[in-house]
Amino acid sequence: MSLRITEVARAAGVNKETLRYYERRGLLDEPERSPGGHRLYDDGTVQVLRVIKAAQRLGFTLDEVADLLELGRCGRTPDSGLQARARTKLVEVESRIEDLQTIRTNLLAALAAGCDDLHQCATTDCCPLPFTEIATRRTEA
Amino acid sequence: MSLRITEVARAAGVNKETLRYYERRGLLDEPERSPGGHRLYDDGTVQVLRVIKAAQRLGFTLDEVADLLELGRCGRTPDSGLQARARTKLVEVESRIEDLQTIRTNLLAALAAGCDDLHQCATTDCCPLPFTEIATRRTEA
DNA sequence: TTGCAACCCGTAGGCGGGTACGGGTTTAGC
DNA sequence: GCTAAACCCGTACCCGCCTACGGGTTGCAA
Repeated sequence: MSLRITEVARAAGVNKETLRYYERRGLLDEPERSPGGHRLYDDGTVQVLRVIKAAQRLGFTLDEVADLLELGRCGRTPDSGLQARARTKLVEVESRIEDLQTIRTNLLAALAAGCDDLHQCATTDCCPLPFTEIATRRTEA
Repeated sequence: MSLRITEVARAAGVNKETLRYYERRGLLDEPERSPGGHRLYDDGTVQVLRVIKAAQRLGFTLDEVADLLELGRCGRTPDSGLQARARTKLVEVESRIEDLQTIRTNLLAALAAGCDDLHQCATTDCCPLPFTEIATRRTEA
């Protein structure tokens, strides 16, 4: 029972180009081919795609997901590293949350103070936005 | 009293290429030039750069910042739109925070359950990760 | 057997925000 | 006047994640 690329893509809710792309990136094994060269997937592929998407939603990059899949595939040691990676990722995510919460606080302050012109806010002292501190931290928001 | 590009860049804590880049993007006015064509900035530029960086830290994109600066520059109406834009941005930021908090919750669940293999988690029912739901939401994390 | 959808592949483009390169000029200090 | 540092400009590259294009093949059903 083999599925064609469009069927798998539709079943997993992604673009078919994405499948080709994941294959290039090493996230999907190279599938069987028809005599004419068309890709023939088994239906486990849909599940793999779901796992990839789930891992992405957990904040992992495609490279990290590729790594994770690789580990699950061959390693099979009692600790595949997912736990450790999840812990690391958790720290990253929490730091991003904090970052955004700072932003949120500042936006709220700007709203509360009725700031209406960035120039003015930056040059007068009455504005609650901490311009200098804000400017010196990295952005990455 | 005119400053050269490297001085301004250093004073504002950015790369000098960034100044040229912001000029191209319309965030900085074209500065005076020396007879030989070198850029000569007045020291207000440093402040403008700080404002830009601050606005970025508030979550605005460079296009939005350009817009905001434009408004402050010419408009001069009582309401430049910063308030409204800040409100919109606040909503965006809060939604991103929620998103990240969902991710965080799921990571914590994965840690608590001791998940160690994405494949297994996805195919058995014991894993607390909501794979199907996760997969269907947009990623953008 | 014909005809059209589906597929192939390599490559290019697009987002956002820069950074880097490199050959050629200008400036500043001695 | 000379030299070294700073500057010019255009262009290409980087990250991450796709999406699109386009010319050429294959698959399948009528």
